[in-house]
Amino acid sequence: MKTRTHAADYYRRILSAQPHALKRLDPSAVIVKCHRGQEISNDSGPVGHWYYVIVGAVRRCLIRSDGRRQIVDLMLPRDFFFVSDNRREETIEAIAEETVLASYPGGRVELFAERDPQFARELREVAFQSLTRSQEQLLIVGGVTALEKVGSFLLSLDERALETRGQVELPVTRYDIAEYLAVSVETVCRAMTDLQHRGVITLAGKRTVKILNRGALEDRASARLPDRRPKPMALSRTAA
Amino acid sequence: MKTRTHAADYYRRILSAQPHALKRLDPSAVIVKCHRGQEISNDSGPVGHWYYVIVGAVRRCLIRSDGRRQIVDLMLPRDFFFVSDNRREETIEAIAEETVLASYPGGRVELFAERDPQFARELREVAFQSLTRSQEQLLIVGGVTALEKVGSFLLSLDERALETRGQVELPVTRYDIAEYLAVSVETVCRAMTDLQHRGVITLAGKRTVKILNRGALEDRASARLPDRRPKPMALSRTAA
DNA sequence: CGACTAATTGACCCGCCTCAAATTATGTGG
DNA sequence: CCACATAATTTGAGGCGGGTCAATTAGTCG
Repeated sequence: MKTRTHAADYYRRILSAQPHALKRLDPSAVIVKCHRGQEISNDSGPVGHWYYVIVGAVRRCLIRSDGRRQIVDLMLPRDFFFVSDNRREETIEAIAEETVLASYPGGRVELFAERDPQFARELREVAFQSLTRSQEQLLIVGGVTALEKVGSFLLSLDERALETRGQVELPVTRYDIAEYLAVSVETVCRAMTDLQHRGVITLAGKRTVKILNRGALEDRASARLPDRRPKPMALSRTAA
Repeated sequence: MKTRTHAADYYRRILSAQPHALKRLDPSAVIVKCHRGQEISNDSGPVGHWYYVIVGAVRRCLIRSDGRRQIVDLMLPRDFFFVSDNRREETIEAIAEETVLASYPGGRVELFAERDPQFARELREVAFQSLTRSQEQLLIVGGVTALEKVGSFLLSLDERALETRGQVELPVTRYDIAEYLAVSVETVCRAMTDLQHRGVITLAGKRTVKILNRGALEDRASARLPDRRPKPMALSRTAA
């Protein structure tokens, strides 16, 4: 597969083809391409910036007093997010290798909202979607076991990626998942292999997950599923 | 202390005295009094309702597939929240004995927003505040130890209650705290007594917390503070 | 080829969940 | 005021899940 780098026009056409809330501003949108780790800073004044994810993924992070990082929002294609320059404690950066955004200057958005009540309403709608996303994350992070957390995380990714249902492309590293779920990286790994052993998912490459038993993930029952394999050495203690 | 029940006019006067984003709608606001456990339902059509907390506390809950309840938002005095009738999976109810709300019909809010761009902007601001609240909760819930979680929860309550800094009145039960933090009730209790033993807080009654060592709470360092007392079984019991 | 990051697995142990019980509040009816 | 019921809070005992530390394997880029 050739991962050719596309020109801005290519993505602008994708953008045009998608129905979204800030459609009327598309003509004045700027296509921004980012690579993994690149920070999305707010360079233009106090009004901030609106962004729309066309391709890739973006994370919004807060740093805890102990140095640990918490991802408080994960933006995927078709998500909007807002970047302001107050709230300096937060960091926003692209996390997928090829991340492409549409950028809408805050000033212009405000202006439009002032003149077009319908547009203002859609803008409000976008804000509500962010809130819903955040509350779903709370539900996921609040899970008891790591199996639950990782499981519902995979589910939510699957539901957010409209295209391929049942085949989840992870746009993030295990570390990102860990920081999103507030668990350690090792635990994320163990949960993944565990879900595999239970026959709930299959890993096709490190970053591609096939969901084999969706019910198990939904009903938290995964925790009670019997192991397919007698879990070869796990519990090695008994074997020894 | 006589906890006399006040008339609606009493609370309307409080409302008038507070600067908030939906001020212009105050005249058409309805004062609603709720008792603990009473659900805030959306009785009026598809446009939903805006509420402003004057006194008390309100929780927004989601139910997990395993039956556990997760509080995804906690509204305190001077907070706004929105209730719509889609999203039926969520439950919103008063949790303080004496909870008083100002209710703004969604239709009227929309109407106002259409005609007054400045008002629409403030409405957007309110939505952002909800988002910020949610992301702070994520940070709290994502803490490693229960001590961290309870500690930062107390801190956030203290910061949100403008009046009495350093003296936190808990408007919620231990169960509510547990469901907010996604830990068990017992763990919340143990964390509280632990914080007491470490000299970080003092309990003046079950529902009143004095913060003695704010730094310890902020710097997650509380987990490493030495115990003041050798942790005998502390208090009353020793006197007997 | 090294240097780095990402991912995985193991061993160990502390902390939290579960279950159980005791101790208060808070109210309700006699 | 007391008997009783219920909810709220607290403490203990025990098991196990996940954090931490450590080591190994890939994969990527220069």
